[in-house]
Amino acid sequence: MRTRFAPSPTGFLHVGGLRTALYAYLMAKQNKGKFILRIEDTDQERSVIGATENILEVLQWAGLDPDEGVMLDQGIVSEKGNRGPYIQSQRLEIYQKYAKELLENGHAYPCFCSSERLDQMRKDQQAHKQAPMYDRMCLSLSEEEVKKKLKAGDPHVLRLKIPQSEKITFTDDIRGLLTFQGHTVDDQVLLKSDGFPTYHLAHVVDDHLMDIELVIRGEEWLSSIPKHLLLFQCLGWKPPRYAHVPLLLNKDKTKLSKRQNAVATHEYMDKGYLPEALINFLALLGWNPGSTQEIFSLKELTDAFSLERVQKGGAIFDTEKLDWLQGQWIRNMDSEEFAQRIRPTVEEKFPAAKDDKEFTKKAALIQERMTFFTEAPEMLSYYYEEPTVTKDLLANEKQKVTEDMLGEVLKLLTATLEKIPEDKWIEDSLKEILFSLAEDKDYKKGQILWPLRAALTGLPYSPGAFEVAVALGKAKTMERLKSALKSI
RNA sequence: GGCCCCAUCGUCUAAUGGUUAGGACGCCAGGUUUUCAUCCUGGUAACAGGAGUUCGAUUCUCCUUGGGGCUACCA
Repeated sequence: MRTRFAPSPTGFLHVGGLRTALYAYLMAKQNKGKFILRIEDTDQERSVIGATENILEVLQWAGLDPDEGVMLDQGIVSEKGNRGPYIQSQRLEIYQKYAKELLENGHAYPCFCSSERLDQMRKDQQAHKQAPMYDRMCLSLSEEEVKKKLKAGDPHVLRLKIPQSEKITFTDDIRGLLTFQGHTVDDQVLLKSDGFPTYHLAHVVDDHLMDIELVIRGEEWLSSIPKHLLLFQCLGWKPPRYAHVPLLLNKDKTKLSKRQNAVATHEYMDKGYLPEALINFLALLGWNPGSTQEIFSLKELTDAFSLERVQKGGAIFDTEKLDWLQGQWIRNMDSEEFAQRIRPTVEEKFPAAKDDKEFTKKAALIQERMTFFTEAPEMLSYYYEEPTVTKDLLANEKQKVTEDMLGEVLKLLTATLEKIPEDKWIEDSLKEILFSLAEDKDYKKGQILWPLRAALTGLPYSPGAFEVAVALGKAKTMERLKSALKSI
Protein backbone atom coordinates (compact mmCIF):
# COMPACT_ATOMS: atom_id res chain seq x y z
CA MET A 1 0.00 0.00 0.00
CA ARG A 2 1.23 3.46 -0.89
CA THR A 3 0.43 6.25 1.57
CA ARG A 4 1.76 9.74 1.83
CA PHE A 5 2.34 12.67 4.08
CA ALA A 6 2.16 16.01 2.32
CA PRO A 7 3.07 18.95 4.55
CA SER A 8 3.31 22.56 3.49
CA PRO A 9 6.65 24.17 4.24
CA THR A 10 5.08 27.08 6.07
CA GLY A 11 6.90 26.62 9.36
CA PHE A 12 7.44 23.99 12.00
CA LEU A 13 5.90 20.54 11.98
CA HIS A 14 2.74 20.59 14.05
CA VAL A 15 2.24 17.68 16.48
CA GLY A 16 -1.09 17.00 14.79
CA GLY A 17 0.77 16.75 11.52
CA LEU A 18 3.21 14.37 13.11
CA ARG A 19 0.36 12.16 14.24
CA THR A 20 -1.13 12.16 10.73
CA ALA A 21 2.28 11.28 9.34
CA LEU A 22 2.57 8.51 11.91
CA TYR A 23 -0.75 6.96 10.93
CA ALA A 24 0.16 7.11 7.24
CA TYR A 25 3.55 5.61 7.99
CA LEU A 26 2.01 2.80 10.03
CA MET A 27 -0.50 1.90 7.35
CA ALA A 28 2.23 1.75 4.71
CA LYS A 29 4.57 -0.33 6.83
CA GLN A 30 1.89 -2.67 8.06
CA ASN A 31 1.05 -3.51 4.47
CA LYS A 32 4.64 -3.72 3.32
CA GLY A 33 4.02 -0.66 1.21
CA LYS A 34 5.67 2.70 0.75
CA PHE A 35 5.45 5.87 2.78
CA ILE A 36 5.84 8.83 0.47
CA LEU A 37 6.68 12.39 1.37
CA ARG A 38 5.51 15.21 -0.84
CA ILE A 39 6.03 18.92 -0.27
CA GLU A 40 2.99 21.09 -0.96
CA ASP A 41 4.41 24.52 -1.59
CA THR A 42 1.82 25.96 -3.92
CA ASP A 43 1.31 29.02 -1.77
CA GLN A 44 4.35 31.07 -2.52
CA GLU A 45 3.50 33.74 0.01
CA ARG A 46 3.36 31.37 2.92
CA SER A 47 6.35 29.22 2.05
CA VAL A 48 9.19 29.60 4.50
CA ILE A 49 12.81 28.98 3.66
CA GLY A 50 14.25 26.11 5.63
CA ALA A 51 10.88 24.74 6.61
CA THR A 52 11.28 21.66 4.44
CA GLU A 53 14.59 20.76 6.07
CA ASN A 54 13.00 21.29 9.42
CA ILE A 55 10.04 19.06 8.77
CA LEU A 56 12.31 16.37 7.39
CA GLU A 57 14.61 16.56 10.41
CA VAL A 58 11.71 16.20 12.79
CA LEU A 59 10.35 13.22 10.86
CA GLN A 60 13.76 11.64 10.96
CA TRP A 61 14.01 12.24 14.69
CA ALA A 62 10.64 10.57 15.14
CA GLY A 63 11.77 7.59 13.10
CA LEU A 64 9.31 8.17 10.27
CA ASP A 65 11.68 8.01 7.35
CA PRO A 66 10.00 8.24 3.95
CA ASP A 67 10.61 5.45 1.46
CA GLU A 68 10.00 7.68 -1.50
CA GLY A 69 9.70 11.36 -2.32
CA VAL A 70 11.43 14.15 -0.52
CA MET A 71 13.92 13.12 2.14
CA LEU A 72 17.13 14.07 3.83
CA ASP A 73 20.31 12.64 2.37
CA GLN A 74 23.14 13.47 4.74
CA GLY A 75 21.31 16.54 5.83
CA ILE A 76 20.55 17.73 2.32
CA VAL A 77 17.02 17.82 0.94
CA SER A 78 16.85 15.37 -1.92
CA GLU A 79 14.34 13.27 -3.80
CA LYS A 80 14.03 9.57 -4.46
CA GLY A 81 11.53 7.69 -6.60
CA ASN A 82 10.31 7.54 -10.18
CA ARG A 83 7.11 9.49 -9.82
CA GLY A 84 8.68 12.82 -9.11
CA PRO A 85 9.27 15.58 -8.82
CA TYR A 86 7.79 15.40 -5.34
CA ILE A 87 7.80 19.11 -4.71
CA GLN A 88 4.69 20.74 -6.09
CA SER A 89 6.28 23.98 -7.20
CA GLN A 90 8.29 21.86 -9.62
CA ARG A 91 5.21 20.29 -11.12
CA LEU A 92 3.46 23.38 -12.44
CA GLU A 93 3.25 22.21 -16.08
CA ILE A 94 1.65 18.99 -14.95
CA TYR A 95 -1.16 20.80 -13.15
CA GLN A 96 -1.61 23.18 -16.04
CA LYS A 97 -1.94 20.29 -18.43
CA TYR A 98 -4.80 18.77 -16.44
CA ALA A 99 -6.35 22.16 -15.84
CA LYS A 100 -6.45 22.62 -19.59
CA GLU A 101 -8.04 19.22 -20.00
CA LEU A 102 -10.70 20.11 -17.47
CA LEU A 103 -11.34 23.38 -19.29
CA GLU A 104 -11.67 21.68 -22.65
CA ASN A 105 -14.03 19.06 -21.30
CA GLY A 106 -16.27 21.71 -19.84
CA HIS A 107 -15.62 20.76 -16.24
CA ALA A 108 -13.93 24.04 -15.49
CA TYR A 109 -14.28 27.64 -16.57
CA PRO A 110 -12.21 30.80 -16.38
CA CYS A 111 -13.23 33.47 -13.92
CA PHE A 112 -12.19 37.08 -14.26
CA CYS A 113 -13.81 38.44 -11.15
CA SER A 114 -11.72 40.76 -9.05
CA SER A 115 -11.12 39.99 -5.42
CA GLU A 116 -12.98 43.22 -4.59
CA ARG A 117 -16.08 41.98 -6.35
CA LEU A 118 -15.77 38.60 -4.70
CA ASP A 119 -15.45 40.21 -1.27
CA GLN A 120 -18.49 42.38 -1.86
CA MET A 121 -20.47 39.43 -3.15
CA ARG A 122 -19.72 37.39 -0.04
CA LYS A 123 -20.61 40.29 2.20
CA ASP A 124 -23.95 40.66 0.48
CA GLN A 125 -24.62 36.96 0.69
CA GLN A 126 -23.88 36.91 4.37
CA ALA A 127 -26.04 39.95 4.93
CA HIS A 128 -28.87 37.97 3.39
CA LYS A 129 -28.00 34.96 5.57
CA GLN A 130 -26.91 33.00 2.55
CA ALA A 131 -23.91 30.72 2.32
CA PRO A 132 -21.03 32.60 0.72
CA MET A 133 -20.49 30.97 -2.64
CA TYR A 134 -19.31 32.05 -6.03
CA ASP A 135 -22.31 33.33 -7.97
CA ARG A 136 -21.08 31.95 -11.32
CA MET A 137 -21.10 35.33 -12.97
CA CYS A 138 -18.24 34.36 -15.30
CA LEU A 139 -20.03 31.18 -16.29
CA SER A 140 -22.53 33.32 -18.16
CA LEU A 141 -19.85 35.03 -20.21
CA SER A 142 -20.19 34.31 -23.92
CA GLU A 143 -17.48 32.38 -25.68
CA GLU A 144 -16.42 35.52 -27.50
CA GLU A 145 -16.18 37.56 -24.34
CA VAL A 146 -14.01 34.90 -22.76
CA LYS A 147 -11.78 34.75 -25.80
CA LYS A 148 -11.47 38.49 -25.85
CA LYS A 149 -10.53 38.72 -22.20
CA LEU A 150 -8.04 35.90 -22.49
CA LYS A 151 -6.46 37.52 -25.50
CA ALA A 152 -6.24 40.82 -23.65
CA GLY A 153 -4.42 38.96 -20.92
CA ASP A 154 -6.94 39.78 -18.21
CA PRO A 155 -5.97 38.13 -14.95
CA HIS A 156 -8.14 35.14 -14.23
CA VAL A 157 -8.46 31.93 -12.33
CA LEU A 158 -9.89 28.57 -13.31
CA ARG A 159 -12.89 27.29 -11.41
CA LEU A 160 -14.35 23.83 -11.12
CA LYS A 161 -17.91 23.64 -12.41
CA ILE A 162 -19.74 21.69 -9.73
CA PRO A 163 -22.70 19.71 -11.09
CA GLN A 164 -25.30 21.17 -8.76
CA SER A 165 -27.93 18.52 -8.93
CA GLU A 166 -25.63 15.75 -7.94
CA LYS A 167 -25.64 14.00 -4.64
CA ILE A 168 -22.20 12.91 -3.57
CA THR A 169 -21.68 9.95 -1.29
CA PHE A 170 -18.49 8.32 -0.23
CA THR A 171 -17.14 6.01 2.43
CA ASP A 172 -14.44 7.27 4.69
CA ASP A 173 -12.14 4.65 6.23
CA ILE A 174 -12.71 6.07 9.69
CA ARG A 175 -16.16 7.62 9.50
CA GLY A 176 -18.09 5.38 7.19
CA LEU A 177 -20.75 6.58 4.74
CA LEU A 178 -21.02 10.33 4.18
CA THR A 179 -23.38 12.31 1.95
CA PHE A 180 -23.17 15.79 0.44
CA GLN A 181 -25.48 17.78 -1.81
CA GLY A 182 -23.94 19.19 -4.97
CA HIS A 183 -25.67 22.54 -4.76
CA THR A 184 -23.99 23.32 -1.44
CA VAL A 185 -20.52 22.93 -2.90
CA ASP A 186 -18.72 26.03 -4.11
CA ASP A 187 -17.12 26.31 -7.55
CA GLN A 188 -13.63 25.95 -6.22
CA VAL A 189 -10.66 27.76 -7.71
CA LEU A 190 -8.37 25.19 -9.31
CA LEU A 191 -5.71 27.36 -10.81
CA LYS A 192 -4.76 30.71 -9.33
CA SER A 193 -3.99 33.75 -11.45
CA ASP A 194 -0.28 33.23 -10.84
CA GLY A 195 -0.51 29.86 -12.58
CA PHE A 196 -0.09 27.88 -9.39
CA PRO A 197 -2.69 25.25 -8.59
CA THR A 198 -4.67 25.31 -5.36
CA TYR A 199 -4.40 22.45 -2.92
CA HIS A 200 -7.52 20.88 -4.37
CA LEU A 201 -6.23 20.41 -7.90
CA ALA A 202 -2.67 19.67 -6.89
CA HIS A 203 -3.46 16.93 -4.42
CA VAL A 204 -5.83 15.17 -6.78
CA VAL A 205 -3.36 15.21 -9.64
CA ASP A 206 -0.45 14.19 -7.44
CA ASP A 207 -2.16 11.46 -5.53
CA HIS A 208 -3.28 9.95 -8.79
CA LEU A 209 0.03 10.26 -10.56
CA MET A 210 1.92 9.03 -7.52
CA ASP A 211 -0.38 6.02 -7.18
CA ILE A 212 -1.41 6.86 -3.65
CA GLU A 213 -3.92 4.28 -2.47
CA LEU A 214 -4.84 5.73 0.89
CA VAL A 215 -4.95 9.38 1.84
CA ILE A 216 -4.77 10.01 5.56
CA ARG A 217 -5.31 13.65 6.47
CA GLY A 218 -6.90 15.87 9.09
CA GLU A 219 -10.62 16.25 9.57
CA GLU A 220 -10.43 19.86 8.41
CA TRP A 221 -10.46 18.48 4.87
CA LEU A 222 -13.65 16.55 5.28
CA SER A 223 -15.90 19.27 3.96
CA SER A 224 -13.93 19.64 0.76
CA ILE A 225 -14.03 15.96 -0.07
CA PRO A 226 -16.90 16.42 -2.61
CA LYS A 227 -14.73 18.70 -4.70
CA HIS A 228 -11.92 16.22 -4.66
CA LEU A 229 -14.14 13.29 -5.59
CA LEU A 230 -15.66 15.33 -8.41
CA LEU A 231 -12.22 16.19 -9.69
CA PHE A 232 -11.25 12.54 -9.84
CA GLN A 233 -14.46 11.85 -11.70
CA CYS A 234 -13.95 14.67 -14.19
CA LEU A 235 -10.44 13.49 -14.91
CA GLY A 236 -11.61 9.92 -15.30
CA TRP A 237 -9.55 8.63 -12.42
CA LYS A 238 -10.26 6.27 -9.58
CA PRO A 239 -10.00 8.12 -6.27
CA PRO A 240 -7.89 6.71 -3.45
CA ARG A 241 -9.35 5.62 -0.14
CA TYR A 242 -9.60 8.46 2.33
CA ALA A 243 -9.30 8.46 6.11
CA HIS A 244 -9.98 11.75 7.87
CA VAL A 245 -8.42 11.66 11.31
CA PRO A 246 -10.04 13.62 14.14
CA LEU A 247 -8.47 16.87 15.21
CA LEU A 248 -6.26 17.49 18.20
CA LEU A 249 -7.92 19.98 20.52
CA ASN A 250 -7.05 22.65 23.07
CA LYS A 251 -8.40 22.32 26.59
CA ASP A 252 -11.40 24.40 25.52
CA LYS A 253 -12.03 21.92 22.69
CA THR A 254 -11.12 24.29 19.90
CA LYS A 255 -8.66 23.23 17.23
CA LEU A 256 -5.21 22.84 18.80
CA SER A 257 -3.46 26.16 18.55
CA LYS A 258 -0.16 27.81 19.20
CA ARG A 259 -1.79 30.33 21.48
CA GLN A 260 -2.83 27.71 23.99
CA ASN A 261 -0.32 24.92 23.58
CA ALA A 262 3.15 23.96 22.48
CA VAL A 263 2.21 22.64 19.07
CA ALA A 264 5.55 22.50 17.29
CA THR A 265 7.20 19.12 17.49
CA HIS A 266 10.59 20.74 17.96
CA GLU A 267 9.39 22.21 21.23
CA TYR A 268 8.98 18.70 22.54
CA MET A 269 12.35 17.72 21.14
CA ASP A 270 13.92 20.70 22.88
CA LYS A 271 12.29 19.82 26.16
CA GLY A 272 14.02 16.48 25.94
CA TYR A 273 11.15 14.18 25.18
CA LEU A 274 12.18 10.90 23.66
CA PRO A 275 10.83 10.25 20.19
CA GLU A 276 9.56 6.93 21.48
CA ALA A 277 7.51 8.68 24.15
CA LEU A 278 6.02 11.30 21.82
CA ILE A 279 5.17 8.73 19.16
CA ASN A 280 3.65 6.44 21.77
CA PHE A 281 1.60 9.33 23.13
CA LEU A 282 0.43 10.57 19.74
CA ALA A 283 -0.54 7.08 18.62
CA LEU A 284 -2.78 6.67 21.65
CA LEU A 285 -4.47 10.02 21.10
CA GLY A 286 -7.38 8.93 18.99
CA TRP A 287 -6.42 5.32 18.52
CA ASN A 288 -6.54 2.38 20.89
CA PRO A 289 -5.20 -1.13 20.49
CA GLY A 290 -8.25 -2.87 21.90
CA SER A 291 -6.04 -4.33 24.60
CA THR A 292 -4.66 -2.95 27.85
CA GLN A 293 -1.19 -2.43 26.42
CA GLU A 294 -0.02 1.15 26.87
CA ILE A 295 3.63 1.07 25.89
CA PHE A 296 4.21 0.73 22.18
CA SER A 297 7.35 0.96 20.14
CA LEU A 298 7.06 2.06 16.53
CA LYS A 299 7.44 -1.56 15.51
CA GLU A 300 4.70 -2.69 17.84
CA LEU A 301 2.46 0.09 16.57
CA THR A 302 3.06 -1.07 13.04
CA ASP A 303 1.70 -4.49 13.94
CA ALA A 304 -1.18 -3.31 16.10
CA PHE A 305 -2.47 -0.24 14.29
CA SER A 306 -5.77 -0.17 12.44
CA LEU A 307 -7.93 2.63 11.12
CA GLU A 308 -11.05 0.88 12.40
CA ARG A 309 -9.90 1.60 15.92
CA VAL A 310 -9.33 5.28 15.31
CA GLN A 311 -11.73 7.51 17.20
CA LYS A 312 -14.19 9.77 15.35
CA GLY A 313 -14.24 12.57 17.89
CA GLY A 314 -11.40 15.00 18.49
CA ALA A 315 -8.97 14.46 21.35
CA ILE A 316 -7.82 17.07 23.81
CA PHE A 317 -4.06 17.39 23.73
CA ASP A 318 -3.30 16.85 27.39
CA THR A 319 0.36 16.07 27.94
CA GLU A 320 0.08 14.58 31.42
CA LYS A 321 0.20 11.11 30.04
CA LEU A 322 3.08 12.06 27.79
CA ASP A 323 5.16 12.76 30.89
CA TRP A 324 4.32 9.37 32.30
CA LEU A 325 5.23 7.71 29.01
CA GLN A 326 8.47 9.63 28.98
CA GLY A 327 9.32 8.18 32.40
CA GLN A 328 8.45 4.72 31.16
CA TRP A 329 10.63 5.06 28.12
CA ILE A 330 13.52 6.44 30.13
CA ARG A 331 13.36 3.43 32.38
CA ASN A 332 13.24 1.19 29.32
CA MET A 333 16.49 2.64 28.01
CA ASP A 334 19.70 0.72 28.07
CA SER A 335 21.77 2.25 30.91
CA GLU A 336 24.72 2.87 28.63
CA GLU A 337 22.50 4.70 26.19
CA PHE A 338 20.90 6.62 29.00
CA ALA A 339 24.27 7.79 30.29
CA GLN A 340 25.29 8.94 26.84
CA ARG A 341 22.10 10.81 26.43
CA ILE A 342 22.45 12.88 29.61
CA ARG A 343 26.21 13.24 29.52
CA PRO A 344 26.49 16.37 27.35
CA THR A 345 24.17 18.43 29.52
CA VAL A 346 25.89 17.30 32.69
CA GLU A 347 29.32 18.05 31.25
CA GLU A 348 28.15 21.45 30.19
CA LYS A 349 27.32 22.31 33.76
CA PHE A 350 30.10 20.30 35.39
CA PRO A 351 33.22 20.03 33.24
CA ALA A 352 34.62 17.60 35.80
CA ALA A 353 32.20 15.01 34.50
CA LYS A 354 34.24 14.76 31.31
CA ASP A 355 36.94 12.71 33.01
CA ASP A 356 34.56 10.70 35.12
CA LYS A 357 35.12 7.01 34.42
CA GLU A 358 32.25 6.11 36.70
CA PHE A 359 29.74 8.28 34.91
CA THR A 360 27.58 5.44 33.60
CA LYS A 361 27.32 4.00 37.09
CA LYS A 362 26.24 7.31 38.57
CA ALA A 363 23.80 7.90 35.77
CA ALA A 364 22.21 4.52 36.38
CA LEU A 365 21.31 5.65 39.89
CA ILE A 366 19.09 8.44 38.61
CA GLN A 367 17.58 6.65 35.64
CA GLU A 368 14.71 5.29 37.71
CA ARG A 369 13.80 8.54 39.32
CA MET A 370 13.89 10.91 36.42
CA THR A 371 11.27 12.21 34.02
CA PHE A 372 13.11 14.90 32.11
CA PHE A 373 16.66 14.87 30.88
CA THR A 374 17.04 18.48 31.89
CA GLU A 375 16.91 17.35 35.51
CA ALA A 376 20.13 15.38 35.11
CA PRO A 377 22.74 18.00 36.08
CA GLU A 378 20.83 18.88 39.21
CA MET A 379 20.40 15.24 40.14
CA LEU A 380 24.09 14.53 39.76
CA SER A 381 25.41 17.81 41.13
CA TYR A 382 26.81 16.44 44.37
CA TYR A 383 29.29 14.29 42.50
CA TYR A 384 30.93 17.28 40.93
CA GLU A 385 30.67 20.05 43.47
CA GLU A 386 30.78 20.13 47.23
CA PRO A 387 27.27 20.05 48.67
CA THR A 388 26.04 22.70 51.03
CA VAL A 389 25.13 20.90 54.20
CA THR A 390 23.09 22.56 56.92
CA LYS A 391 21.77 21.55 60.28
CA ASP A 392 18.27 21.93 58.94
CA LEU A 393 18.91 19.35 56.30
CA LEU A 394 20.80 16.90 58.50
CA ALA A 395 18.08 16.84 61.11
CA ASN A 396 14.78 15.38 60.01
CA GLU A 397 11.64 15.14 61.99
CA LYS A 398 10.10 12.28 60.09
CA GLN A 399 13.25 10.23 60.45
CA LYS A 400 13.44 11.16 64.12
CA VAL A 401 16.80 12.80 63.67
CA THR A 402 17.11 15.71 66.10
CA GLU A 403 19.70 18.44 65.98
CA ASP A 404 21.02 17.31 69.35
CA MET A 405 22.01 13.91 68.16
CA LEU A 406 23.72 15.01 64.95
CA GLY A 407 27.16 15.31 66.48
CA GLU A 408 27.11 11.85 67.91
CA VAL A 409 25.71 10.22 64.80
CA LEU A 410 28.18 11.86 62.48
CA LYS A 411 31.11 10.92 64.71
CA LEU A 412 29.87 7.39 64.90
CA LEU A 413 29.52 7.20 61.14
CA THR A 414 32.98 8.61 60.60
CA ALA A 415 34.59 6.21 63.02
CA THR A 416 32.74 3.20 61.64
CA LEU A 417 33.25 3.91 57.97
CA GLU A 418 36.88 4.81 58.52
CA LYS A 419 37.57 1.22 59.50
CA ILE A 420 36.16 -0.25 56.31
CA PRO A 421 38.93 -1.22 53.91
CA GLU A 422 38.76 0.00 50.31
CA ASP A 423 38.05 -3.46 48.95
CA LYS A 424 34.99 -3.76 51.16
CA TRP A 425 33.64 -0.40 50.02
CA ILE A 426 30.69 -1.93 48.27
CA GLU A 427 26.98 -1.58 48.87
CA ASP A 428 26.43 -4.95 50.49
CA SER A 429 29.09 -4.61 53.15
CA LEU A 430 28.29 -0.98 53.87
CA LYS A 431 24.73 -2.01 54.36
CA GLU A 432 25.64 -4.86 56.67
CA ILE A 433 27.99 -2.77 58.77
CA LEU A 434 25.70 0.24 59.12
CA PHE A 435 22.62 -1.84 59.84
CA SER A 436 24.39 -3.60 62.66
CA LEU A 437 25.76 -0.30 63.87
CA ALA A 438 22.21 1.00 64.15
CA GLU A 439 21.18 -2.08 66.02
CA ASP A 440 24.12 -1.95 68.45
CA LYS A 441 23.64 1.68 69.30
CA ASP A 442 19.89 1.41 69.39
CA TYR A 443 19.18 3.77 66.54
CA LYS A 444 16.52 3.44 63.92
CA LYS A 445 18.00 2.90 60.46
CA GLY A 446 16.75 6.25 59.34
CA GLN A 447 18.47 7.98 62.21
CA ILE A 448 21.88 7.15 60.87
CA LEU A 449 21.15 6.79 57.19
CA TRP A 450 19.38 10.09 56.73
CA PRO A 451 22.27 12.15 58.10
CA LEU A 452 24.72 10.11 56.05
CA ARG A 453 22.83 10.62 52.81
CA ALA A 454 22.20 14.26 53.55
CA ALA A 455 25.85 14.87 54.41
CA LEU A 456 26.97 13.26 51.18
CA THR A 457 24.50 14.93 48.84
CA GLY A 458 23.30 18.09 50.49
CA LEU A 459 19.86 17.27 49.08
CA PRO A 460 16.57 16.37 50.69
CA TYR A 461 16.19 13.53 48.22
CA SER A 462 18.58 11.57 46.08
CA PRO A 463 19.56 7.99 45.39
CA GLY A 464 20.20 5.93 48.50
CA ALA A 465 23.00 6.52 51.02
CA PHE A 466 24.85 3.30 50.19
CA GLU A 467 24.68 3.85 46.47
CA VAL A 468 25.94 7.39 46.78
CA ALA A 469 28.72 6.44 49.21
CA VAL A 470 29.97 3.79 46.82
CA ALA A 471 29.76 6.05 43.78
CA LEU A 472 31.59 8.78 45.66
CA GLY A 473 34.32 6.47 46.97
CA LYS A 474 35.67 6.16 50.45
CA ALA A 475 37.95 9.19 50.46
CA LYS A 476 35.26 11.59 49.31
CA THR A 477 32.75 10.09 51.68
CA MET A 478 35.01 10.60 54.69
CA GLU A 479 35.80 14.11 53.60
CA ARG A 480 32.16 15.06 53.39
CA LEU A 481 31.30 13.49 56.71
CA LYS A 482 34.01 15.56 58.33
CA SER A 483 32.88 18.78 56.76
CA ALA A 484 29.31 18.01 57.75
CA LEU A 485 30.51 17.66 61.31
CA LYS A 486 32.10 21.08 61.09
CA SER A 487 28.91 22.69 59.79
CA ILE A 488 26.81 21.81 62.82
C1' G B 1 -26.13 31.99 8.71
C1' G B 2 -25.18 27.45 5.38
C1' C B 3 -22.90 22.57 4.83
C1' C B 4 -20.51 18.57 7.23
C1' C B 5 -18.69 15.92 11.50
C1' C B 6 -18.81 14.48 16.62
C1' A B 7 -20.73 13.21 21.90
C1' U B 8 -18.64 7.25 28.00
C1' C B 9 -14.82 9.23 34.41
C1' G B 10 -10.98 15.80 34.78
C1' U B 11 -7.97 13.61 30.31
C1' C B 12 -6.99 9.37 26.61
C1' U B 13 -10.28 5.48 25.94
C1' A B 14 -12.80 -0.08 26.29
C1' A B 15 -17.18 -2.87 26.21
C1' U B 16 -22.38 -4.44 25.73
C1' G B 17 -29.59 -4.89 23.58
C1' G B 18 -29.41 -7.51 30.12
C1' U B 19 -22.09 -5.84 33.14
C1' U B 20 -20.99 -3.94 40.14
C1' A B 21 -19.98 0.31 32.65
C1' G B 22 -13.47 -2.01 32.20
C1' G B 23 -8.29 -0.05 31.55
C1' A B 24 -4.56 3.93 31.50
C1' C B 25 -2.95 9.00 33.03
C1' G B 26 -3.99 12.39 36.99
C1' C B 27 -5.56 12.83 41.99
C1' C B 28 -6.21 10.56 47.07
C1' A B 29 -4.98 6.66 50.69
C1' G B 30 -1.98 2.55 52.17
C1' G B 31 2.39 -0.72 51.56
C1' U B 32 7.79 -1.57 50.25
C1' U B 33 12.15 1.62 50.90
C1' U B 34 17.15 5.50 54.91
C1' U B 35 14.80 10.26 51.64
C1' C B 36 12.73 11.25 46.84
C1' A B 37 11.45 8.56 42.76
C1' U B 38 10.37 3.70 41.12
C1' C B 39 7.35 -0.46 42.32
C1' C B 40 2.81 -2.88 44.58
C1' U B 41 -2.37 -2.56 46.62
C1' G B 42 -6.77 0.07 47.10
C1' G B 43 -9.98 4.38 46.35
C1' U B 44 -12.15 8.68 43.58
C1' A B 45 -14.74 9.63 39.07
C1' A B 46 -18.45 8.90 33.19
C1' C B 47 -22.84 6.68 29.53
C1' A B 48 -25.46 15.26 27.65
C1' G B 49 -31.14 15.52 27.67
C1' G B 50 -35.97 13.90 25.72
C1' A B 51 -39.01 10.74 22.95
C1' G B 52 -39.52 6.11 20.19
C1' U B 53 -38.34 0.65 19.17
C1' U B 54 -37.91 -3.36 22.81
C1' C B 55 -39.59 -7.72 28.03
C1' G B 56 -35.19 -4.64 28.67
C1' A B 57 -31.55 0.56 26.30
C1' U B 58 -25.41 3.60 27.67
C1' U B 59 -25.79 0.56 23.12
C1' C B 60 -30.66 0.98 17.63
C1' U B 61 -33.89 5.37 15.47
C1' C B 62 -35.51 10.40 15.74
C1' C B 63 -35.40 15.13 18.02
C1' U B 64 -33.09 18.66 21.29
C1' U B 65 -28.77 20.45 23.42
C1' G B 66 -23.72 21.00 23.36
C1' G B 67 -18.99 21.01 20.91
C1' G B 68 -16.03 21.17 16.56
C1' G B 69 -14.51 21.77 11.33
C1' C B 70 -15.23 24.11 6.69
C1' U B 71 -17.37 28.26 4.42
C1' A B 72 -10.00 32.18 0.51
C1' C B 73 -6.73 33.06 -6.03
C1' C B 74 -4.16 29.19 2.53
C1' A B 75 -3.05 24.49 3.11
